[in-house]
Amino acid sequence: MNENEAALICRALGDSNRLKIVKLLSDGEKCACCLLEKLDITQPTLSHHMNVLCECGLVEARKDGKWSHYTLKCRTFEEYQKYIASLTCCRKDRKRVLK
Amino acid sequence: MNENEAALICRALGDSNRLKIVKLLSDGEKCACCLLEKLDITQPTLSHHMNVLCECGLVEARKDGKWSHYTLKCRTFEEYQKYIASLTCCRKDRKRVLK
DNA sequence: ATTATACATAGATATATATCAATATATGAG
DNA sequence: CTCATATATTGATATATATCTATGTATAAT
Repeated sequence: MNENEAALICRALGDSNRLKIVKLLSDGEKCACCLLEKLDITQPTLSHHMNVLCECGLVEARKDGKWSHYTLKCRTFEEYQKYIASLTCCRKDRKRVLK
Repeated sequence: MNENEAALICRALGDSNRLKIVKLLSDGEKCACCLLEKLDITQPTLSHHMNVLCECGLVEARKDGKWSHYTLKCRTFEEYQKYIASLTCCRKDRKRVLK
């Protein structure tokens, strides 16, 4: 994952509603209506957020009749997690350990 | 770290210039002029980005005479990394393993 | 065919953001 | 004191974003 992809995903996660959605999806596929129930936004706003999450590659939509089901795309998500985890922090605190 | 704090940090990281800055800071303190050299933006724009990074608690500024030095705040940063790492992904791929 | 349901799209609005040029501030050097 | 340097602030602009209401579309039920 490169910087631009990571920034895109960060931006997508940079909204508390979308972060909630990702959390809700973390234990498996959910339909839009189920997500809507748990959020304090209108249906078109949810639709907008789902678009943002899909466009950055973090979420996948599956149509089944009237229903839209959404899942986290684990590969992308885990790549993102790795990217964030790979950023190191040269902490001053270490001096304590060396003392 | 709660959802709102995490979303704030995500938003701060949701810009490729700021992501680059965090990377540059990951191997220790840097002054603004040093950061400016490595980025293709003007000085006021850098100043703006540093404000965003400081306001979300990810970066700390230290004034030393004419110079401003910036460091990653490891505690915040690592809390954020933990938060992201804690988000799970119930991947369908696991079925393969179970077969 | 009609109606209800689930979702998407369009359009509007208010706010936030990224960026720059110009200017201000603060510090150190001479 | 004056000037150069490092950074911050101001003000402007263009673009993006989050949100809503209203409306459209597609599917399923009756």
